Amino acid sequence: MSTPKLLLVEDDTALAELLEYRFESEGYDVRVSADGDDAMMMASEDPPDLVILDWMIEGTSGIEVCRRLRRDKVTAHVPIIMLTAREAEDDRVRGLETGADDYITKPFSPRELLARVSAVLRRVRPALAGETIEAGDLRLDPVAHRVERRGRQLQIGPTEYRLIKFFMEHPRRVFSRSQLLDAVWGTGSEIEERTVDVHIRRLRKAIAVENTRDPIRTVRSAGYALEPV
Amino acid sequence: MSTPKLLLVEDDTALAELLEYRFESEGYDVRVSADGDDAMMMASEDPPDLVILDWMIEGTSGIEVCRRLRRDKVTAHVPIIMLTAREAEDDRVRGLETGADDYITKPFSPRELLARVSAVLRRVRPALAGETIEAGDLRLDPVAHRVERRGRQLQIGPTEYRLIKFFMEHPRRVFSRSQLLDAVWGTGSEIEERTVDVHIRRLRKAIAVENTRDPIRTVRSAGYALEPV
DNA sequence: TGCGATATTTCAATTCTGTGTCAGATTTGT
DNA sequence: ACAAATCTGACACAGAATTGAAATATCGCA
Repeated sequence: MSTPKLLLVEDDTALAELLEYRFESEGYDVRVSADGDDAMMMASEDPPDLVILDWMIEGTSGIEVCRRLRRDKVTAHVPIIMLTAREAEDDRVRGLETGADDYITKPFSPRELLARVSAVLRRVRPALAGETIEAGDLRLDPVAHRVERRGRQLQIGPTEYRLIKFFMEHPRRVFSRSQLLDAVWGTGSEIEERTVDVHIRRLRKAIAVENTRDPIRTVRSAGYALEPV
Repeated sequence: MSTPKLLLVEDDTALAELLEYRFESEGYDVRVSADGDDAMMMASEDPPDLVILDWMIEGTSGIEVCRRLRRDKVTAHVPIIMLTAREAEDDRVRGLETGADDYITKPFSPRELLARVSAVLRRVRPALAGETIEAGDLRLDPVAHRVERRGRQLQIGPTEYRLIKFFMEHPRRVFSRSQLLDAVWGTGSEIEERTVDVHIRRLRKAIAVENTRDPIRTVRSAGYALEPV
């Protein structure tokens, strides 16, 4: 859970293998796909934390893959770094507009791509990059697996930990019970939606510290959100 | 609060002016600083929403500015895009490692920088990238499910939320009760038209803030419309 | 003024959330 | 491996908030 999952979409086998090797030795979990349709399937079955997407691949074009990833609910928010040819400014701009998060122009050094990947992850999912996340007076250390509030350690169970982590990664945003089930329990979990309430309650109880207001906002008929103080 | 504030740190006057002009015409609020110390002062006095930082400026180096911005609590989380020379891969990697969020290599087109800025803002502060709906002094954040007026949070129920959202998506236009029932309650709802009046009343009450006039216009024998102040 | 239309108040029904509890599953410590 | 401790998911009921309708008061205009 701590090793970020990458999906590399690249049809140049040599490059793909080089990158795969490099990233795996840096502690990433890498899957490779050589064409767009295949990539879409892999992505929606088991959403990666980040996609590295060659703009020029056989079959479905990069821009199309990008668009489809964005459209699929499961992968809509997975960051995408695209690989483009050096001079194709139009492609780059179009890519960013289509929803890519970043690009790098070929040729590039693996080291530079690594830096970019970790920069994007740090931005989007700080916890995956091993950084502590802060939200209001809450602080979460993903490496130590601990959460504190106003300096005090919180006593918190596994599910509640995943829940607060998810909330802290997306503060202010409202999530429906079903979105929370997908994000925290895993897609396709057959769990009662009302059970989310119970865990919200447990979480609230766990993060209650004297004289602090409850940072979890109930949005009636919509879900819950973390409202950092 | 709706126009993103940029701080541009660039000592090439010609380039700075070009960018300033371009960004201002895109609705950004731009301040320019030609050296690092000055930039630090401006940034900590009035934190911008994003910093564009030339890596090669006189005096304090870009990397140092970046580091200091990250260290100052006020600016620690302001995203930074750096401008680097084309071939300075080391700088780029170092920059990303130091905490820059992104870079762009010179020469670049203003259009490309614009795309990057808006991509970063969208990621970091969705509200700033125009993902909120505004109408007069009302602002609605669909992601957070909140509505505010003159900065004050409104306490609003589910139906009233859907109602005001619909109005804000179609300002000034008059809707009959039956159109509102279709749009807000869903087509085929078997609800009395008179009930719309009641919800309008509740909405009016919910968005009433001291010294503000009622933005919902009653159009006799036709329906209601939102008349942004 | 009188009529049609809208505003406001009130209330019961309904929907949704909060919470205590329980049995089974899982983890922990020995 | 065993027992204790913890964690999970489900359920049920109480309580809170929301909703729609009906009744009554006001308003706007010919």
